[in-house]
Amino acid sequence: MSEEAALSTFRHLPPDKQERVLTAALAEFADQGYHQASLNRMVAQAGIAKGSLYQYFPNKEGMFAYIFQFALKLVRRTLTTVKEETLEENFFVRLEKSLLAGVAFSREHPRIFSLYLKIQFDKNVPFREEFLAAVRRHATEYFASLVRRAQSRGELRPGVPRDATLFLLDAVFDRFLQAVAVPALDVTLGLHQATDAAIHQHVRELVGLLKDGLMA
Amino acid sequence: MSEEAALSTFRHLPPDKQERVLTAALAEFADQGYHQASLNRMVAQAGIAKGSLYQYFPNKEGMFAYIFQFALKLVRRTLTTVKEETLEENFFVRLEKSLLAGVAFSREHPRIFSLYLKIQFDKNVPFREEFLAAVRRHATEYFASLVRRAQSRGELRPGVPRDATLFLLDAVFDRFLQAVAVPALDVTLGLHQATDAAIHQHVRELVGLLKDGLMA
DNA sequence: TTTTGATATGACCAAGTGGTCATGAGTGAA
DNA sequence: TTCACTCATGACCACTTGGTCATATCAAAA
Repeated sequence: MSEEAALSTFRHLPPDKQERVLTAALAEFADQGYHQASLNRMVAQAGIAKGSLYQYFPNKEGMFAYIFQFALKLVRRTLTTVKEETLEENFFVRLEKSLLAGVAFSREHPRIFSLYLKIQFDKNVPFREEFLAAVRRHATEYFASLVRRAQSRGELRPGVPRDATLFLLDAVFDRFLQAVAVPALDVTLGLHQATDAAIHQHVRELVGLLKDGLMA
Repeated sequence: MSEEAALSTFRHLPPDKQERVLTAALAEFADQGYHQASLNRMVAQAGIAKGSLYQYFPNKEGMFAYIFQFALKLVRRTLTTVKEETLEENFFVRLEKSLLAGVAFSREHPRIFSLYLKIQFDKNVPFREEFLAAVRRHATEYFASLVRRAQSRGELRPGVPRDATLFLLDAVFDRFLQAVAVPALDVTLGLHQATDAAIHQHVRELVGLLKDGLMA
């Protein structure tokens, strides 16, 4: 069966069945990573026969690609929303709100976030380059637009190196979300079990450090 | 065969054979991650029979544990060396040198670094918690000792929040090394193919930002 | 030369993998 | 009732995995 025909079959399924399959697949990929993900477990979880999976998707890769497109759409939408909603605010306030939005996203869609993390260091995942490039491009472009606007408003110290700034923001942002999601990486802040208030406080402190530096 | 007896057999092997086995195992684990690593490929690469592997190690986990201890020793030694060699320098100079030492390490031992990265987000790797905790504890303790000394010398702005500072340093450090090792994460700086001079420049800029902040 | 103990070997095993396919069920049109 | 078409099913396939074990090799001791 051709790839398009298969996907079309899937999309004509009753919505609840589509959701069962999608949920099971995302869970399996997110928990196990691409290669360890087992189609047998997936179909058991979704309550369908193995053969049915191949009525909906051309193969494991195709299934993965479908999920990954789905995830990318969500990420894009979230970034756009935050960017627009904070457009008129001060740069450092925007940073705080962006971080909090990131935390909210990773809590609302933990599977998607976990999948993203798993892909980062596994060279053998299909579409990995595409996927990572897309996510990083969106993130970088997001920060770049914040920085441009901040500079045009004089909210940044003149002469800060642009690329280093983008790198710094990206690094802090990414690592913060990782610490929220992965206890083992969360040695210093205890973010994993933190209340919202504690997280707000950490975000404020962190952005404060970025703003004023360690030696002012 | 008991675990100790097996390891003792391995250690009595001719050094070149030990090295062949160790190299092949590290390469396989680093390239493929724990689960995808194939013992069949390992023995083929090392030029030994599969049964021999089980004369040296109790099983796959045991082999992994051995390699991981070996790697941890290297990391510990490197951190200690850098700490001692820069003891008398200014805090921000120490940061620069630490970053450069990290880059040097990941270039000298790319397999070890790659293994570390792979473990970070794969929940199912044996000893993962131990391993990550050990590495993160060493790194955090390293930065903490730098910060303490800096504060006692008045090199830090009074009142900087301690935990947020440690987090910030850890985040930047880690991400910088990741960008050097993984092209897909290296959107902004182009570190992957960079000359030593370019890397030095980036390190200076980054530490400069940490020092003076984005808005001074 | 024989014996002994450590080490080497690869055919073999059960279990699990992604993927296939012949068969059957269900449904609306003719 | 028959036909045509879509979708469902699970036994089955070739292949790989981590791990085992009976057997062979070999050196040193006796």
